[in-house]
Amino acid sequence: MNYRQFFSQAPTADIARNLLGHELMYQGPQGLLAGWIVETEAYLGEQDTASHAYGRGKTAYSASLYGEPGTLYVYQIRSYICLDIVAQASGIPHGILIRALEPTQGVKAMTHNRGKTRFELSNGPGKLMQALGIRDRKLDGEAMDKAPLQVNLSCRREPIQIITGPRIGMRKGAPSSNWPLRFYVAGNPYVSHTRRRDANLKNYGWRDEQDGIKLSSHA
DNA sequence: GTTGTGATGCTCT
DNA sequence: GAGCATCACAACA
Repeated sequence: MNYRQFFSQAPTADIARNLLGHELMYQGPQGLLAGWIVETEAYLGEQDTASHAYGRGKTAYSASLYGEPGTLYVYQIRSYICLDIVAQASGIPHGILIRALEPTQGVKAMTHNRGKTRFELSNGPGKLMQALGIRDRKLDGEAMDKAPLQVNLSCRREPIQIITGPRIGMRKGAPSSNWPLRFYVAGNPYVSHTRRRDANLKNYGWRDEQDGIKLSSHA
């Protein structure tokens, strides 16, 4: 399964859901930084009032959202950088926002980059990019199979339960603000807006026994 | 623990 | 010049 297939052979919401439990890996100046994807959101193009494609169509800024499936769409909101992966065929501006990671490799570097510890490392879209040390849009428009930032599709941790809910942070009252397009691993403490008592500190929401900040796979 | 608000940088009209 | 797919903190209960 290559990226082009993975990001185009199912409805965008299903792809976003399937991304949970895969590992995001960034080969940067600080070495390999990586983490399990524990939270995603789907954005459904020009019909979706929350999408960057809504209302304006294609602009210079959002051009890469219209690219091939598996293209990186890196954008800025306020003073933070966020990461989308483009889904569906070229010309269809669907995207999947990576909202949170459970760090596996390079925790020390992430702690340094963020100036925070534990669950504050990567429990939000702006935070996780800061943790990885990405502070500009240089990766925008790159194909993931050639970029230093990739999702490892060859292995996956299995969430015990996946919660579906409305997306975070959009204008209330907008028609699409209630669409159930946010997906996250139930009980994982790195999911944004998680309350302490909802976190499952025993298994972090994964079916296997592996502990939170431990080494990743055998890949 | 929960809610509100101000800082922030860049794009598009 | 408005408006954001955010974050961190302060204030309150």
